[in-house]
Amino acid sequence: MAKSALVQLDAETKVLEAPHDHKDELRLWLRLMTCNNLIEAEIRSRLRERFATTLPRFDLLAQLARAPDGMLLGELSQRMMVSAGNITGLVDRLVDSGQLHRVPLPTDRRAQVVKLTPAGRREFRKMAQEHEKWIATFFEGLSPDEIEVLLAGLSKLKLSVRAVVADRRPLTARGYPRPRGQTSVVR
Amino acid sequence: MAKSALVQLDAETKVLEAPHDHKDELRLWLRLMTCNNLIEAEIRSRLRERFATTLPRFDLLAQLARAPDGMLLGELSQRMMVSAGNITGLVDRLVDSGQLHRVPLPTDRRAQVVKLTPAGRREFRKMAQEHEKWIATFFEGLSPDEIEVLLAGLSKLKLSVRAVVADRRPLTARGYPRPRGQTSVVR
DNA sequence: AATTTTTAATTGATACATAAAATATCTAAA
DNA sequence: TTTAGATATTTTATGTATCAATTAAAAATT
Repeated sequence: MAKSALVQLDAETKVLEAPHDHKDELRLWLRLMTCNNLIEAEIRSRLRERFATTLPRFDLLAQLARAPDGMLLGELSQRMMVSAGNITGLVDRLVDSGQLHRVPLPTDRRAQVVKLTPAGRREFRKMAQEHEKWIATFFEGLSPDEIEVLLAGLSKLKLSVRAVVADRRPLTARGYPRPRGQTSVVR
Repeated sequence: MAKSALVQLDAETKVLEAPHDHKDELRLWLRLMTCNNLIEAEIRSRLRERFATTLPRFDLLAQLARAPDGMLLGELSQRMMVSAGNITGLVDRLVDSGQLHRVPLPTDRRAQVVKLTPAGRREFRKMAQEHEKWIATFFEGLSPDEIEVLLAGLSKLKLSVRAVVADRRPLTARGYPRPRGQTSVVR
């Protein structure tokens, strides 16, 4: 057997049978997770120390801050990528602490809209301002170019993951793929 | 005033007084988080469906799989970046389900080592093999080059974040910066 | 040797997260 | 108009997470 043929065969074998060991992908996933966890842990810690609040509470307020007319619990569930049952409890606690209030919908007695109270809006604005500065410092070791590159790469990754997930879990007629429990992976 | 001068002034003003609004950093953080959450949610879902287990359990087994002589609960806590109290419960459940066993340390009666049982090791090997394939598919939309670029960028980000965090929370004499509760941010 | 400090792990209270089941309501078709 | 199904939320059960407090043992001081 000629060498070129052998090489050819090897190349094909490689692609077909041992497509590579996926070690880089695994490393990339671990690194992504580490970065995420590092930043998230620090944000949680600062939210706690500075504002005596938590990340899920902050995230929920952030969603509502962009929705002057309020949001349905179901919308919150989708946007935040958490289950509906979780939202119920979170909203309960935020109502207790005076940052939110529930508004019944006259058109649909199953549903209800949640809105920020004036206090809630005021408090969120303060937190968001500091939060944005924190984020900036976390990235201060990267140049604007490097940030661009990461943005682009993660954008592509997002599409890649979504394609794989959607493939396994096809959309329903109305566009919500959830198997149960209402959690959507939209963002 | 000539137009060119005006443009020039604007550019300088931008650089000098409004160093930038940090919006790109914020977008990058959101995107990073989204990618992380998408992948993580899918892994959780598959671990549940295929192996009736959870991500924290899988992670703990993964740590132990690399430590043939077992690990202290405290080490697990640091490596996994979770609190000591959390590890206690997680280990309890894994012992109940027969994947782990606790081994008292003759040299230190406060501490104990946890090890995989043969069954635990066997089960983990199976899961890890599939897990690695899942990860590979999530990244299949990226070329090897793009993966390299992301790997490098996230590496730099990790350093950047660590620098900021360490700065705010300087190491103690013995090397553990934790304020309380034992959680370390080592990885 | 007695005391203090540090360390390792556990416990208890609370918050968040899921999936699954229950409840209530709305919509559309028989 | 009843009824079948879809939808919105809540409830329930369980697992995972934190922090703060506690126990027990070890190490360091005095």
